[in-house]
Amino acid sequence: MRGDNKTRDEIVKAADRLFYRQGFEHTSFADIAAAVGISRGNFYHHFKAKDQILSAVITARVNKTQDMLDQWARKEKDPADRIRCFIHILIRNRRDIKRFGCPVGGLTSELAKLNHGAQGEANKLFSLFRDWLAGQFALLGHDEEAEHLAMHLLARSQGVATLANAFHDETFIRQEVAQMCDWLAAYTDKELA
Amino acid sequence: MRGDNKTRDEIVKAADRLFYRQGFEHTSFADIAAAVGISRGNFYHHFKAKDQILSAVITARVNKTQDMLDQWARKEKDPADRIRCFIHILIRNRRDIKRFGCPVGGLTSELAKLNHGAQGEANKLFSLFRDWLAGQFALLGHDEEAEHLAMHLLARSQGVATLANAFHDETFIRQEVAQMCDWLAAYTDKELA
DNA sequence: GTCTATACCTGGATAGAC
DNA sequence: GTCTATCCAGGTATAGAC
Repeated sequence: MRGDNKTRDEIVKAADRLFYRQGFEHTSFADIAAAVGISRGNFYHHFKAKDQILSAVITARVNKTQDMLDQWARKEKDPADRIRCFIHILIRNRRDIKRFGCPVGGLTSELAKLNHGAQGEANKLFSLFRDWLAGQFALLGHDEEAEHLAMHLLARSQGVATLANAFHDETFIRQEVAQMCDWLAAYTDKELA
Repeated sequence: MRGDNKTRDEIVKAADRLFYRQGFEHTSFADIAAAVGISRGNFYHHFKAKDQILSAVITARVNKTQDMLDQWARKEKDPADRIRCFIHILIRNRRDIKRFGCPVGGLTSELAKLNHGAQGEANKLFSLFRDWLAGQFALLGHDEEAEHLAMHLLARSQGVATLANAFHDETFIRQEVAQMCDWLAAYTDKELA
């Protein structure tokens, strides 16, 4: 039904990037049009309204996130190593985080303030991480507290991203990642560097 | 030189509230005017531009925050108790945090995305907390790591606020506050419930 | 499927009466 | 010091030619 449309995909890709860097509301059709290299009027052949672009962006992010989580699960057999994959996104994306914060937290916070209808959709991104992390903690034998451990780790990552962004500080990210790994080790049987 | 102006103060107060709840960009003069009960044109007798209202709001928040920190220092003699005062703002403001997130993190994140000139001003709010907390940790005998401990605690609070807002979850705040107090106890000599 | 032109609205800002 | 009237820029959305 769709997916056969190159321009549409490019619009979503450019919007994704701009929504992350500038925020949803602050990004205009003119901005996206300039990034893609099309005219403003052309949008409405692909999307009925700006909100539908947002929906498409969220869907794309959800799919991409799910793929990433699946990949981590395939690559690492030890749930603790999988969780470490999560923790290390902070390192991998440190440059962007320093400049633009966390894409998940940033979007959900903005949509909450706009009281936007897509809040629920955007929250799926957080839920994906939470549920996946909770699954890994459960595999480690922490069924009872798995969900809270997942939320705890998610919150720590969010906080690190927010402060790294505010203070434009990359070293803080590294320090906190190390501490999160230490914390994780306390819930793990095997020793880790 | 100022302060003798009642309408001006009411504008700042209303703007403060609305910027927190709706965000800076999403709040229009019409919104503030409606809240205060004045006409739009009247703004420009008190402020030259919207950015100046933002400046005034930030200044007001900085002053209010400084007063709060001073008060904590006067009320509690044990630095650990002072730090606990900080941790417990999450509890005290849990309703607002659940609905609107953290006013400090929210504003700095938004201004970063807007690439707004007041970013530096807004960051003073974070710096105030960081420096004050670092001072307390230093008093506890952790001179070396005082600043990082302060950043760590600040980050945890931010993360809790972000997730509580995203998931509209108050209980999570309570759980995390308890854990932060436990964590703090590890850096304290006296035992605490 | 993409363009240009344009309608329509909102929001920030100004001028000038009272 | 507060108001009304108005201007102008920018943003979303539509119409219709190509």
